[in-house]
Amino acid sequence: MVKKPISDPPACTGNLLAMRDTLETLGGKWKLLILHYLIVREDDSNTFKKMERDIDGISSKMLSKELKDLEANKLIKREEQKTKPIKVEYSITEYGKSTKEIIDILVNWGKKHRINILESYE
Amino acid sequence: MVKKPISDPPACTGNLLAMRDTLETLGGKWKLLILHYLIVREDDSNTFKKMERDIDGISSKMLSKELKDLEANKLIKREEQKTKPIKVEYSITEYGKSTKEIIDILVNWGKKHRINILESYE
DNA sequence: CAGCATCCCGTGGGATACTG
DNA sequence: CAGTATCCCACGGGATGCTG
Repeated sequence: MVKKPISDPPACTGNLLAMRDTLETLGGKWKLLILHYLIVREDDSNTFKKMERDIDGISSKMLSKELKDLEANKLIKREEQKTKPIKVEYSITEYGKSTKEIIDILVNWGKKHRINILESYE
Repeated sequence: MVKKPISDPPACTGNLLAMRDTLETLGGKWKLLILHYLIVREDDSNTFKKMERDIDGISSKMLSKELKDLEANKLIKREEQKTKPIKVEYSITEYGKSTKEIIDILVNWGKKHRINILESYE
């Protein structure tokens, strides 16, 4: 069963509503990190365990929850292989790649910001 | 006294660190809303009370805190007029305007996302 | 391996009231 | 008007352990 990916309209419209949607969909501590991980490793086989190991500090509980949220929003794809033991692979969807421009802009802004702020303290 | 605008280096570097910086600086429930507000109203006189009234749902405590954080990061400017009663005006800085491209991208992504997700439920 | 169940805690953030 | 001070709670999220 897929959880509702977007909440009911809040008391705002237009641009604010849209921004709220984005923040709700991509916000939280791990979602963008996970997307970034899967975008960079698009051609790899990314299993749950591998991600848990690679993404520094994440717990299995949070990884599981965030993966579900991202899947509900069609940003990532989950593929289960009925082997024994079971193996699951996660990958970025074409749609999920649309978050790359967001990630890039956040990365670039962060780099500039660190320089700007730090040099003003010298 | 100005609070430290950027936290100590976490256990990550490069792109991840940069993204974390951005999220830390602009994250939270209200920062981007406030920046958006001040960017749109660049030529207005934006006082504390006015913002508290206009930004739907924000409390004076949060508004006060977020304004301080944004000022510490040089994204907004605070100007106090020693009148009676005291009057304070807030405005976006030139540097603060650099967040506009982030806001725009989040707004645009949110608009598309709502359409994409909602139509897949019809 | 992939993930859920439990327990638990810090803190983001709301409500209300008060001050210079 | 422009905030501060308190109180308080929900919930994000960590740690540990268990199951199919």
